[in-house]
Amino acid sequence: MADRWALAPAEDGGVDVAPLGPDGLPAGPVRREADPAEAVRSRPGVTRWVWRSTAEVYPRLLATGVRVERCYDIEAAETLLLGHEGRYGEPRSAAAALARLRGGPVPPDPPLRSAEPGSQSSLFEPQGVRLPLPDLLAVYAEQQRRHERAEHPDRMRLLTAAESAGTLVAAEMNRAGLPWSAEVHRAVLHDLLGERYAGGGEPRRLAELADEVSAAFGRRVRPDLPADVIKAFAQAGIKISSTRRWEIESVDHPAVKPLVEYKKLYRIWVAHGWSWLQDWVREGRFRPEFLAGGTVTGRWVTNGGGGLQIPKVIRRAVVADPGWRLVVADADQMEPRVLAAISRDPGLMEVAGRETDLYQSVSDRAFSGDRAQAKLAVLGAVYGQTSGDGLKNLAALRRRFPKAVAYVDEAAQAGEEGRLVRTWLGRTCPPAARAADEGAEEAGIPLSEDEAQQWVPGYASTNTRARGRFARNFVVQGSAADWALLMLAALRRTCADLAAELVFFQHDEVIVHCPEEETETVVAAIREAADLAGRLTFGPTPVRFPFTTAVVRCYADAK
DNA sequence: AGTTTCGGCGCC
DNA sequence: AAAGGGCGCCGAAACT
Repeated sequence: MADRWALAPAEDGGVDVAPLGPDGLPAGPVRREADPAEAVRSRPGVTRWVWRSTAEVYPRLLATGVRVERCYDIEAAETLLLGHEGRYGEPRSAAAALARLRGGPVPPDPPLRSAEPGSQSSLFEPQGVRLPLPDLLAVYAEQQRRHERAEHPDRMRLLTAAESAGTLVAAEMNRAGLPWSAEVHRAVLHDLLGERYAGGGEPRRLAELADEVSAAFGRRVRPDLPADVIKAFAQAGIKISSTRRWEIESVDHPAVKPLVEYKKLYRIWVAHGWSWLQDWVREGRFRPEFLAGGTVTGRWVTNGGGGLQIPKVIRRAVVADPGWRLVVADADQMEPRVLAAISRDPGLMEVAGRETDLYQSVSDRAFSGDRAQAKLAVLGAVYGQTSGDGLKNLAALRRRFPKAVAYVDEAAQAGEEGRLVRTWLGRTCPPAARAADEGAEEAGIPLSEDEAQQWVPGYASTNTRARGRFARNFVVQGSAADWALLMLAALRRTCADLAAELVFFQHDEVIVHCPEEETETVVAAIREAADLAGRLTFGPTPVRFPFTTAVVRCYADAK
């Protein structure tokens, strides 16, 4: 049996399947099978399923208990390939890819549907246009050729495999859900916000704080309305340009303390309060609907429920099932370690070759032991800081780690000039030209960048620089995402042999829910997955990617 | 009345 | 002390 098969849902509810040869071309006839799950289950020797979209096929397989080892997601591949080829913005569906191949009119991508609170509908009503298996295979074969033409074909193939693995992990996480105690959540809310009043208005604590704010100003003020707050401060003789916390905190006025407290609690109430609980938690699970590759840098997003922005205080509600534990693993200083791996800066590689605190090591070498300064400098270099202490310290960083800083500087320069910028594996930053056009259009500025620079003061310095910062960050954040995908893929393989399930992933942090007796195995698996991902992603490198792991009953106890 | 943008802040 | 990269989400404000 060939180890690679293609699969496409048919209009009658069945599926077409076909074996593929080593060259990726069909190695046998297309067969129609009535039961999709059985079609997969009866072929345990298949190690990679080629299909249009994991989101189209996999949730239904998972619903019947069928998992697959690997897949190749044609539409994920199309997105990566188009980006790599500098063709951002062209439709990414398999149907569009086929049209480009055959020379027909290229259909636009269907609009993305957002998740309905409380329903799992979008998980089971896949988006996109179905394609017959032979057409799918034609697109697949062409994609194989396009991988060969990539800047680094081996890395590009790895990237597509990693992204495909990510789609599997995301689908499995969506099915598993994050264990969530509504009871604990309600207790936390009551503790922070006080009782709810009938009618759905502010809870007690918020009402009290609003009263305190009003009392401090001597008139009724709505603390949730920035315009009202700015006006109130102005009447008190204090000029502020926004109600951002850092700006408010710089002001000396009795309203500041209750106002800041109000804003903090208000945020919890509106974003993760009782109605959120009602909308998003069902049968002890929160299902944020993870979407792999949802951002241009390769980071994931969640669709609904703010799954990647769970406030620290609310993590108290994430509680393992009885007899089970949460293994919470957080990559240590991931971004500077990735910068070391991609820049090959000797000093930074040496520092990142240790598992000890990287910022401490950097500060010992370049900042006389001031860890906070070192961290600011490193993050400033990665984010493109333009002022403040981080900028001042950038010079010290540059002296000690010249290749590392040069690497992100070069990315920024390339971004400003509109050249393509890629992650280590080949994910490609959207070209600056389009961003510039859009920016110009938004600003009502016609015509070329040159003219804009010539005629509109400030235009060049804001937009060009912003693109530079974007590209600078892209190479680090995106390469980190490359690595994280391969780490997830490796960890998923170990979990497949256990009862353990991956239940959460947030850029550099992963949570595995598993029986108590599996925790040691899982902790070891995370370490091994991180090492393997480092070697696979970056090739031979001294850089290590340690994790801090915690075995807990409750997420909030992990830090 | 419905849709889009803005301000602010949560996470990394 | 000052305000940088990626996101999503909410209500209010600003529109059609």
